[in-house]
Amino acid sequence: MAPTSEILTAERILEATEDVLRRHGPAKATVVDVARALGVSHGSVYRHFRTKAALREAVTKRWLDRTSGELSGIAAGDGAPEARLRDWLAALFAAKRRKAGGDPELFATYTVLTGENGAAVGEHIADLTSQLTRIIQAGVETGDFAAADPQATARAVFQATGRFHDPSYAREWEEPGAEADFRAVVDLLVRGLRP
Amino acid sequence: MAPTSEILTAERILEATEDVLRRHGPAKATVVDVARALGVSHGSVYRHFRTKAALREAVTKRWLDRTSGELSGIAAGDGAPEARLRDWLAALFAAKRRKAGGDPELFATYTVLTGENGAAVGEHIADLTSQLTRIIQAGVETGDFAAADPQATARAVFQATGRFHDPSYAREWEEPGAEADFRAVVDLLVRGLRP
DNA sequence: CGGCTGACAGATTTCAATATCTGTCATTCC
DNA sequence: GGAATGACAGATATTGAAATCTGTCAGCCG
Repeated sequence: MAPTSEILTAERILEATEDVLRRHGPAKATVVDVARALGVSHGSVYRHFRTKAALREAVTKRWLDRTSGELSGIAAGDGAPEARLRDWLAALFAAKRRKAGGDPELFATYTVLTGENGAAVGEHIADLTSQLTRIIQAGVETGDFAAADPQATARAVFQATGRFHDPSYAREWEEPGAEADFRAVVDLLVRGLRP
Repeated sequence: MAPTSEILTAERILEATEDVLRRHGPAKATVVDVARALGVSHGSVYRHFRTKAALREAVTKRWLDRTSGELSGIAAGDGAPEARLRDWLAALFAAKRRKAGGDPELFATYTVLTGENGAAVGEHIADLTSQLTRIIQAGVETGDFAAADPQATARAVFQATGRFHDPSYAREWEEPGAEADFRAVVDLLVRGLRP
């Protein structure tokens, strides 16, 4: 951890913070740790982020945005709306499951962070439902879907599939029936969307 | 708290335990407290329940069974299946919301208890989905519903409505849009069930 | 007897002292 | 002159000793 002589940027602080969170977990990751990892005094960190909470929120936003990004490609695709909807939901489930199963501790860390940041999570959910709205809207236009209010319907689809993307259910994503349960719910919803 | 001279039964212990939980909350409710409330020594409580965990599990089961009981009447009803399904889901949501909103502390207490008792909760969920299965089965027989595997479909309906009965979402049940969200999800599911 | 008691060992919780952290800001350094 | 520092006050977390609780059991009492 020799003092890196590069200029101290918000970006570098965020990266160091992710590292510290990975190593120490959310409860024990301090601003002092972050500063130490960067070879600067903790006062310097406060020059870029007003509070520890703001720093953690920025890290949370970054992480959530990465997930949104992975999915936006599918939402913007041009296949049949029904297939696109299924793909999008499956990709969301798969991404969450991969993160939760791949590095459970890091996932737990981010679960704590999202719990702290209602606002950032709210924006993320708004982003995802807006992607869903676009898919459903497209389906309505092609006549594949019937939905009086595509936005409300997107919300309903998102909420109905909560068990397959809400982190509080992560424990159950690796259980035997999870995949079948997911398909059953998606099938039911897709049938409900048809005219 | 004068020593009641009645015979000490499991039933009386359960009632006293509920009282103590109501008063002290789940973290501070001790077996000694329960014994004191009954005017007996804590050794006597251990005669009826092997461990503190077993005592708490029994209390949890009791509470969950009360909820199941409230709903079984609707499931066993004889109205049109679609209406029965809507009524049942609405009653489940209403019951949970009433409990969560009416006495938030007690609800939090029971939320902790259910968190401790995966097994009891599993049975409760199995009971509820079996009620749902009966409704859907009835709908299949009258031709109101199409479902290749009513049990799997019941599971899907239960899981898709999780946000409106899972205690971890209790915070959101009092928000403005909750009722509309509920209706949107139920509408989508009911449409999905139709032949 | 058969349910109940109360003393006990080990586990868990509480509490207060101690150490660390957060956030500020006058000062330093390039 | 503008970024970085480090000392500081108040808030928060850690620690270890004392208190309480859990679960057992030999003996009491009706």
